[in-house]
Amino acid sequence: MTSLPTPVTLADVARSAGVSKMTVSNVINNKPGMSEETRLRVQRAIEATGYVSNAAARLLTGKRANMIGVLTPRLNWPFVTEILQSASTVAEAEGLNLAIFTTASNPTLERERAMLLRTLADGVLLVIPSADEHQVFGNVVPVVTLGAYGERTVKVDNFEGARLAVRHLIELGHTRIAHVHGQHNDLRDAAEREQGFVSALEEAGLDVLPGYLQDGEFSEEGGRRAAHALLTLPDAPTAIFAANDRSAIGVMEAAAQLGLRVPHDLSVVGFDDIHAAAYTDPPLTTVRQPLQQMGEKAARVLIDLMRGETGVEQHVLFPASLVVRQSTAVPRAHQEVRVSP
Amino acid sequence: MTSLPTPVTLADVARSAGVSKMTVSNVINNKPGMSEETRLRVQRAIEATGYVSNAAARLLTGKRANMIGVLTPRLNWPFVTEILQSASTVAEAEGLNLAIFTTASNPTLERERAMLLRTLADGVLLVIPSADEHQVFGNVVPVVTLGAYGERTVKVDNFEGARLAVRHLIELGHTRIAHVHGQHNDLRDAAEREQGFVSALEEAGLDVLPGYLQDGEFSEEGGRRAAHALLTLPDAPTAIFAANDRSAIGVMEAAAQLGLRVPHDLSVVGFDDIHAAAYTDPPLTTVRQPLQQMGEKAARVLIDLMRGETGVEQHVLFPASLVVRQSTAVPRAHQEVRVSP
DNA sequence: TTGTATGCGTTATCAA
DNA sequence: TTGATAACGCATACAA
Repeated sequence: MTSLPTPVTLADVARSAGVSKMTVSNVINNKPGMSEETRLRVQRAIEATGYVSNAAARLLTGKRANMIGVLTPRLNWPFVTEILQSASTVAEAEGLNLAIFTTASNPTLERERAMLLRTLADGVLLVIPSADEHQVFGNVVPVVTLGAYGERTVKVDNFEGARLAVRHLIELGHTRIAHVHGQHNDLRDAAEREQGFVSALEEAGLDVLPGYLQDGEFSEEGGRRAAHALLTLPDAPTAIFAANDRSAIGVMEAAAQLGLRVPHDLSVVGFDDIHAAAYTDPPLTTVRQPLQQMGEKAARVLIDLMRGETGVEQHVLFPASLVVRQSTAVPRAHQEVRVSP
Repeated sequence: MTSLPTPVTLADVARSAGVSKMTVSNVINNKPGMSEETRLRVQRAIEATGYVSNAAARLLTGKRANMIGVLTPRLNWPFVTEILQSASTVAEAEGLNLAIFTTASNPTLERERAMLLRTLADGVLLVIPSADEHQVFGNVVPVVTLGAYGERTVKVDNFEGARLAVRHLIELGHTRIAHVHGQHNDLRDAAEREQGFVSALEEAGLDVLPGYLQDGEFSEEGGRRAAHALLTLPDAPTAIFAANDRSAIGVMEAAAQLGLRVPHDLSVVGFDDIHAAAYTDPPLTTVRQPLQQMGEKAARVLIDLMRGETGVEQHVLFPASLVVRQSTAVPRAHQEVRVSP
């Protein structure tokens, strides 16, 4: 084991400089009122000893940690990383540390880490938390949620976003439209997108056909499975709206495996507009969430809260927008009708 | 501002339960030797008061924080997130918290955050650190680096990986092969891949033609610029090896803009095998880094170090492998020769 | 089985 | 302009 050398403390520096601990502390915190001479002597002693302040001790005296804590289920979801990257840029600009912890959507871990942040962080950002995760913080620490639950939330308009996607398909002439939804358990996003799907169909006088709702679990693998089930139906859909881009990619893979061409034989729409969506084959038509703006906004709201500002927005809803690429087209039947009227 | 209610401390719980602080502490830490009755009474008091232990205070007494600190330049690089996701899975399984901080490759931030981790973390994982970042930790805290610098490193064999890519192009018949490299400043990876490129050419008796080394900055935008410069050369290359997948994607975009078809008019090879590489058009031939394994291994080595195990590996080098997809083919001249021999 | 005294490294307070 | 003392919340060591 690398031997841990005795950490240098304030007392060590004080002894080395021949002053008291308080003088050293005051030099470090740029307190006014001391002779240039001692200030210099202390500074030299700090350098010489290689002193580093102990965060725990400072925290204990009630000093702020300048830290925003983040709880997120995972790290390798583009949704998460895009948002956190921009949030971290804002935090850095404000001189705040952003500390990110993963919870794996595991209630025990969530609780444990939340407890830690309660004492370590000055503010907390929750990314797609489970239903009650935010309650842990009571009002000990200001909290902003990127997702559905909580008193302060920043999210995209899932309902209207889904309607945008489905209306696009309807306008192209599709009537047999299926939905690959996300997990329902405690992710309200999945439910809201599904509701938007149903609403758009109803508005156009269309029905949700039997078996036309399949769980894609927000993943490629889930999307593949769901699409396989849909496309082998006796009355298969001509268009699929997937609840996110990852499951949409799975849908496209399944279609290819079954020998269907996108968009000729099947139109596919995703949700999120992750980076990869522009590079799929064909490029994916999708509903865009302004992830970067959402991350920035969440950080800004939280920082305002931390600074004790009043009248901070409670629920920020970002509009979704449709990005039409090449995975959607007029349904096949229509194409044939046009060729031979 | 949300009013901060007085935090509940051990003393509060003790008073509420009519016992001393130590009894409460002992109950919390599952110390043996106390009547079931008091244990129960204390537990009820804990629940009633909503007590949560203060991490800073515990840290100060020399207790471990059970925390692995991570310093990474950014979050939205696939390289980073894939590695950290698997590292965090390992950490969770071992009951350790993984706290991630971004440095934006900014020396000041790096230093500041490193100082924080020195007292907060039991071990540190550095992701592609700058040359001297690891020195901050001295041997106060065990450190493992994912990248080039440091006493304990986990990385991919950049040199052989690059040779793999270039040999593949040579075997296809290319002779005019260019390299879009990464930033050289303090990222040794970029230099190693470039050296591999040169080495493979030399081995085959080929030259690095004038202007055939362009900086792609490891980004799409940089890749686009570099490719534009290369492809408008009087003696343009028939194949480009890019130092990572993101710049390779930029190369393909530039090629498309110039009306060149990949791989018919230009072969492209990347490095990393990020998720998106499988979904580009055409799917990208690339050198694969086993990111998941690397993240796991780094976490494992660090945890061994933290536990004081002896004989822990110092430098782990993972072999790279070539993933041949559809962005590489026989060069055009060869194709024509074959058609009319 | 339970309680008391002490110390961790820092900062606030107040006295010198 | 500087320094002594107490306090933050917890855990270790030891006493009762």
